[in-house]
Amino acid sequence: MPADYAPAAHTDLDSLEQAPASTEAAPLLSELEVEAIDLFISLIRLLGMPKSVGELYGLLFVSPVAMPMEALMDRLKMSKGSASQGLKLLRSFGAVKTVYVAGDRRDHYIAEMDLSHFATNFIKGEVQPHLDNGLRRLDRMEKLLSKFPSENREIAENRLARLRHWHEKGQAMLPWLLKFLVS
Amino acid sequence: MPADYAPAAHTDLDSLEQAPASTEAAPLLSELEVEAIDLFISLIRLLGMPKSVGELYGLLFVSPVAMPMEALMDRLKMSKGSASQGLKLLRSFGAVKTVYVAGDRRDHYIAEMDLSHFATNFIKGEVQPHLDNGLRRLDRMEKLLSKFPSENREIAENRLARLRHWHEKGQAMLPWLLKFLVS
DNA sequence: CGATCTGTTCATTTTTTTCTGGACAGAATG
DNA sequence: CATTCTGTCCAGAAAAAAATGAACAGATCG
Repeated sequence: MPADYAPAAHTDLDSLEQAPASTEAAPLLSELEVEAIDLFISLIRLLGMPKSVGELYGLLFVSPVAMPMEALMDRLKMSKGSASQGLKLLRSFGAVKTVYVAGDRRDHYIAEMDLSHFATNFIKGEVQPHLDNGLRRLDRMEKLLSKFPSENREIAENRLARLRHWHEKGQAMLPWLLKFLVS
Repeated sequence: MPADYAPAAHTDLDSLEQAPASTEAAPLLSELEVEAIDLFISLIRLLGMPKSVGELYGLLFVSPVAMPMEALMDRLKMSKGSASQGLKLLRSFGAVKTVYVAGDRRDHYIAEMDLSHFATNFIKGEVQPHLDNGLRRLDRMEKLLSKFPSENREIAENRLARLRHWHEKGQAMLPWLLKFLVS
């Protein structure tokens, strides 16, 4: 599952590692960076976001310095479009932010270390709407159900009730989850 | 996002609804069924499973009678392959089970109404492995980190520690989540 | 201003995921 | 047994998701 990145060298963070003095074009990512990226790719995928987003966040997470978009594109060998969109998404979740760097008009990105914003925004933006939608659907189903007086109605009503119960459970869980994550 | 199913008639459940006496080939799914299917599709997608799985479970959920695979294929207009694989997956999570029907050698499926098995199996099978994997990666990263004595090491160590903290949080949350769901 | 530099958007291409339908294996039937 | 019936598996087709790169819009600079 995890993409295999070229294990390589010459980062800000690990310029002290053995320099491979490669004859080829310089390799791109240190082992540490590869591990971090892989970690975040799988995390991000679990949340249903594209892997490029995980790459971006992973690299920023271990980078001790702020990086402009171009640097991310170069190091990750990622297109401008993906980088731009991925960073936009990460910003929108508060997982990443830009910092001012004197004498450079590009935006420089750093990873937000406190992921609780991310978690909060993710839940509010991605999970809650699903639940709301589910509730609307449940109501519609109940309405439909009231129209047929068959003997099966009771069965169906029972099942709807169960479903509603699960919905409530989910609904009740989110606030708790948030509290837990922010703790 | 939700697929739009032909709103239609003549199910077991809703044979009492107005019969549209369609001139065409008989329509397939009642409104209620469509709602249920849509609901489960979006739930299932949220968990990263293919939509056909949601269709199967959704239809079984509202069906008052056990259905053989063939019936599911027919009603959902789904191929044998998808049906077979989807049901296999649902069985493996304990979301669905087969019941005996006298004089019919086909397996007849019913939806397991208590979704706590499903939730439990899902967490144990899909989430926990990710966490375990993450832990292994964290350890590897720590080992890598110990190799470079740069001034940046402290920064990196701090970040790893944060990551580990999140990992622990996730780890701690699962048992609680399970308890909550099974309640 | 005109030139350059940054970053966004979006039509197209590429990759990944999902679905399909037929070959197949095993079980029940007669 | 040979035949039919059920369901699984898997190679190829189709659909969906993600990545690319070029056109573009808005700064900023000289």
